[in-house]
Amino acid sequence: MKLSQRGEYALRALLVLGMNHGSGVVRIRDIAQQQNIPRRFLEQILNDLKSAGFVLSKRGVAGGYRLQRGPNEISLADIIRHLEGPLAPVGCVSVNYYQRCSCPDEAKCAIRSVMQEVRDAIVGVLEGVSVAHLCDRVRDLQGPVENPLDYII
Amino acid sequence: MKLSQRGEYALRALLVLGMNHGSGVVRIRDIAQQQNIPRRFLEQILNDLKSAGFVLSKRGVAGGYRLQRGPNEISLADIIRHLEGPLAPVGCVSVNYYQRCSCPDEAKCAIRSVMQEVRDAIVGVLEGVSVAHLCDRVRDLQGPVENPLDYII
DNA sequence: CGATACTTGACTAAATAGGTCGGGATTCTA
DNA sequence: TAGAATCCCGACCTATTTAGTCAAGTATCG
Repeated sequence: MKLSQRGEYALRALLVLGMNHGSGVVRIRDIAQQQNIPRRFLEQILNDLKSAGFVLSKRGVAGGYRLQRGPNEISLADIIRHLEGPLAPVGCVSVNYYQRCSCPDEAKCAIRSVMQEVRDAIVGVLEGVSVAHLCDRVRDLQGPVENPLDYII
Repeated sequence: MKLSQRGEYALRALLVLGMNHGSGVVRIRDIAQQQNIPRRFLEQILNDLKSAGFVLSKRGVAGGYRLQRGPNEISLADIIRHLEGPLAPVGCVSVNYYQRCSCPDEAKCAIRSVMQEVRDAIVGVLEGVSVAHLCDRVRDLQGPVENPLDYII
């Protein structure tokens, strides 16, 4: 699992929305400025997150984005799977994106058995962390702040 | 960490060499045929592994490749780091290929702290497995066989 | 010498990454 | 009800990476 720039931007954006959950929508422009993400690119990313069901949007003058589900219902594993595809290092140990490899017998493949462990290790961490957990970590790492937009993400 | 085709081929080739360690050199052609790897491509890969110090070559009629160090001295982490670069999902948590990211304060970055855990999980597995371990797994998964080249890898 | 292997560097086609851009569709508000 | 603000959508672009291929050269053995 390698996180692309796009993926990192998406996580940062979702974290901003998580920090602002319950207080209406946040504009693309604000997220882009605060997080130093190219605005047009972020539009594309948020659009993608929308059609994937992670966020909702509101159009028009007071428009913007917010999380669709509660921050505690979205795990990093879900997000990254959608953005980057398989979490597993090779297709033949991926549960959600399984792809047969060229070795003659998977059941007896030693490399596969190691990669299986790697996959489980990765998934173990990412399944266990939700957007809400991320928000907690932000608040832990930084002192409390008057405006949610002031948190450094 | 995502394993490319090239990386997978390399691991398979090294595993073959591991299984034949101590019994002279193995020809590219044999590895390629047995493992169903394009021969020309494998040449390139083994050459790379050679300049990286993982294998030695012998030219001429009875030529071929063998491991340079003992199979127990080569960890999968070393190999994959050489082939694919960082094991970490993002540069800012990589020990061997560190790269600063665009967030304002790494020490307070919540995403980074999660990625740190992911990295540690991956490295934990891969540092602990050597080529010798892989060979053991092969022998465990399959019964003993008369010719080392007969093992299915 | 000549067959057999490895060596080296250049080359290519296709996919992915990281964006940019123009214009359309909604919604608020004055 | 016009117009400004905001999201929406698809097309486009460039650079890099991936997965190979190929030709010609060099060493080694018998």
